[in-house]
Amino acid sequence: MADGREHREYRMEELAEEAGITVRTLRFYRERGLIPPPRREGRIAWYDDHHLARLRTITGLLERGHTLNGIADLAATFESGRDVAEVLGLGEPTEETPVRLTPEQLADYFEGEVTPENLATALDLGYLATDGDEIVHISRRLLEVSAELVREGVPLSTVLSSGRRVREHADALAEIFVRVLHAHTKETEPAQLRPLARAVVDAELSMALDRRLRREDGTQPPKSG
DNA sequence: ATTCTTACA
DNA sequence: TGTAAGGA
Repeated sequence: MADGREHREYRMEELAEEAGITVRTLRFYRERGLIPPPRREGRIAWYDDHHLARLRTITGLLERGHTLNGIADLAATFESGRDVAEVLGLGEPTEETPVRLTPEQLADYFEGEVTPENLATALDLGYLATDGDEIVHISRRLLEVSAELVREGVPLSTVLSSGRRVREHADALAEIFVRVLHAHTKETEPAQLRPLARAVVDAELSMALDRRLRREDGTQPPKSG
């Protein structure tokens, strides 16, 4: 089986062989914080499938031209964002469907733009969370849209900072709807809340875009950014 | 003896 | 990144 991941543990030499690297390189990666510490049983270091997946990720990123230091920053970023998965992860009654990705797949979505800085921002925003060695994007729609924007030439850093601004306004809008409906109903979350709010915002945003485009149409040529 | 680390090349 | 030497 090509992708059958068995639940076993590896000694240093086994792991290195599976990952296609030398034991020395394995230790090197560990010294740089690129992989988590192994489970220690006396003097024996036991590695598991997570470590193996991580090593394959590192190899893949290196082949894509990433530097070891860059990968180290990336790894550190994800370690610190680990608990974000529980805070912002699932369990919330959202309509957004999360997407599980390997780091390689994420890199493919945002070709050449997956920098440690952007990752840190995405984690901070809660767009991304980590689950083991996989990445979870909280919203397939936001993932697709942001990837499309990047393909159109918008820097990912700009997409993310714009996302942060949109998030702030969206929070403000949500507060309005919750306040209004809560003041006139007993329920904590009436069934009409989401469709109502979405309809209003969709309509208002559509008209706001019309106004904005008309304004720019008269005096200035359309510009990107 | 085996497994891993330290230190040096 | 390889390897020799040494701790546990």
